[in-house]
Amino acid sequence: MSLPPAGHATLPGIVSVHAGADGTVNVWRRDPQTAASQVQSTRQRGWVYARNLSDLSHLSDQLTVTAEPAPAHATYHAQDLAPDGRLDERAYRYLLSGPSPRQLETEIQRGAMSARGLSARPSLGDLSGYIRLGYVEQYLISTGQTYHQGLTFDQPVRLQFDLETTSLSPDEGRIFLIAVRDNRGLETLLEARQAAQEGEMIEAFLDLVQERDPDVIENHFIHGFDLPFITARARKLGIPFRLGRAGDGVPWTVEDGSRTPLWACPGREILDTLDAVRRLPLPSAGLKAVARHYGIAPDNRVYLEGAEIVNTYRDNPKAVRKYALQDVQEVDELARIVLAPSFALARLTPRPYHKLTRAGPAKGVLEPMLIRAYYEAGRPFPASEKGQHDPHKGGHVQLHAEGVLSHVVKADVASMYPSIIRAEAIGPRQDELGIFNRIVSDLTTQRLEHKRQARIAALPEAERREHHAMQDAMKLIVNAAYGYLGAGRLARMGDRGAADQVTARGRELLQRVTAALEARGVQLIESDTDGVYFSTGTEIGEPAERALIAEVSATLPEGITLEFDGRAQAMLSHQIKNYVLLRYDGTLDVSGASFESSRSERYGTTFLRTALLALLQEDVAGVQAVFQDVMDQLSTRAYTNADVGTRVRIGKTREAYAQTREKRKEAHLEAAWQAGLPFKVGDRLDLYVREGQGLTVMTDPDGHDYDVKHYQAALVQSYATRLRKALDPADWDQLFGGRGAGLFDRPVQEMQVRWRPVAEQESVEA
DNA sequence: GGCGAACGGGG
DNA sequence: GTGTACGTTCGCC
Repeated sequence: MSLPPAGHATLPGIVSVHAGADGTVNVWRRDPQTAASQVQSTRQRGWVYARNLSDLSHLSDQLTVTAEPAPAHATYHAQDLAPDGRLDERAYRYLLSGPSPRQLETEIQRGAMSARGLSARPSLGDLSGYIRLGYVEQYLISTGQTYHQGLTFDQPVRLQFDLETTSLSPDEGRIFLIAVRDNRGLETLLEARQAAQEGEMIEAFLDLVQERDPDVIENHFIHGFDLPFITARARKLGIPFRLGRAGDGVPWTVEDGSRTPLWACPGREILDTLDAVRRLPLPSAGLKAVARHYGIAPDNRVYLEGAEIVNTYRDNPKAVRKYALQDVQEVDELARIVLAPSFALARLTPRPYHKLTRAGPAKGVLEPMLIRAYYEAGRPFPASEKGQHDPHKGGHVQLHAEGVLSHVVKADVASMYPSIIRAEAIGPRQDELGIFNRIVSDLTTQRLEHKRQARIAALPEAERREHHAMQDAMKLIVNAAYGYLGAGRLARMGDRGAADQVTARGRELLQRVTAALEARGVQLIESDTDGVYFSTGTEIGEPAERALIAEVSATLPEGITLEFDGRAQAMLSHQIKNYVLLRYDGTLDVSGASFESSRSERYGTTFLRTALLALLQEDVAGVQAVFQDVMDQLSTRAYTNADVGTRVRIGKTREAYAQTREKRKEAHLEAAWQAGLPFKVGDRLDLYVREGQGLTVMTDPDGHDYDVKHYQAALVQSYATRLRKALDPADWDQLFGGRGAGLFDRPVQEMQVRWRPVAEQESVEA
């Protein structure tokens, strides 16, 4: 299979590249067969794309300008990529190079200062007229390399380490334990029971890293906690922090615009599982929660509250040792899951692995591939589109029905936007090489092949994982393509007109799908961009549902398919993108902010789940029974304080609150204040509304002295309102309005769940 | 109460 | 719908 958009990739096994401003380049490789490590040292000239040469006139005859690439002994060189062509003057016509990246940049900056009359030296990133990439990116593009060719995820040596400290701040606390493991069998603990041993422990850790010589160092929040903490302690103790493989080996931070700086280490890739986890839609990004979510937490997992760890270590060091080892074990397992897409992505785009967990898929992954293609073709990089288009229209979203509907099916257009881009051969108009469309097309084809391979049961698990990661990586790029087109001036090859073409075609397709479904007698519930929920009214069985969808799919244009995407016995349609599905296996799937209330009182969420289950089983009496039951449990105080309470975080010290308390009381801090607690920032605090006392610190979680009226009202206001659309308004009032039984009440047995169609004009989102 | 800033995460 | 995201809580008036 051809792979035109990729680099020519001659070197297998690249695991890390360190490229200095002085032109030195070190490339570390892990042999895919023998697992042996080797390093190659070489030099590179720095290069940038430039619109014109006006900042370089001061170089006079030091600068050579030809239509050829820089000769071997050139100093400063400009390759004219369009020697005879007429060209938009905003296109990047020249490839400038110099003896080293820094020398080239310095000359451009110097020239720009005098040519543009600037008083301060501008950074190249801020200077218009240039495309300047990182040094490693320059190396990968100019040599056609990418990381990880021929390597599977576990072939590089991957080391995990985790610190246990007496505080969150290296100014206030110290490290007393370091857990270390790697994927070659190491698992060990370094400890410093006394403060005086901390320095020796850090040195032992550095020695261990040099001995194990990992290619990759991993932990959860390593950029925000472990590396800043341990480097700060090493600095205080006067220990040179030689973690890396080249130069002085000391890691440094790279400002990449995010709040947590990125740590880089010469010769070793620093990977933070938190960065990868943060892009997933998980309720908490914490290690423990994520490990449980993926089912990788061991059965005997030790859980310790952060603030308790030091004390536990004093009284029961074994527990802390086990805890720390389980942390690094979980990071290893988690990394295999969440870092695999970035690992695979590094084979496709000319960027270092460690930057890819944070790279945006469009600007950070796709655009370097576009730049590489123009570099390799020796063509000027096109000018970005000028002028502002009207803000362009997105997908079509419509609510067709609200309430409870039965026998629900979801269908969606497979990879809609990429399919449209392919089927209609859409791409940015300035892309003379047509590389954008080729990337989408080739990656889509290759992705299907990897998907197929990933499903072959006869293949070894590790190999199937690699195929799966590869198809995931390709999907990421392909899905970014549409967004990139519409991304405005930050996308160097964006084209709003092309993006409009994609969404207009998408809206048209969705309308065709919904019309075709309606014509076949189903009730539409909600349609959104590329998918639709509908109800068949009666049970027709999954094969018939699939057949119906296939029938509609056959009416769509070549290259566009409608797919079955799940079914449910019932659905509560509440608002656009807010619904609850009752699956045929009895599980509830809840979507949308309406149902994920910020309040997290145990009694309320239990109520909502049970009530929704009854509601979707069309059992209104059951809903009432659950409601009555919870109301009764509240009034008889059958719940404990812990059942009704919430946990909050303290954001101020006691001293800071003392300053502002007179002026402005803050409910939860006031509760802590009144309780006389020694509160610290980051402390968790359990609060509840106590009878006659308002919001109070929970001292007795097993107690029962909560404010019954408050929690009864909260049950209606925060939870029962979510059931409104499913019931007649009078019925809802009767069930939850708190009027008690009345003369004109309707027997609950007569009440039924309901749904109603929603007219188009009241449902279409702007 | 309204609104912009800051947070998450880590011990 | 780009650039790390993006919904929730905090902190100030």
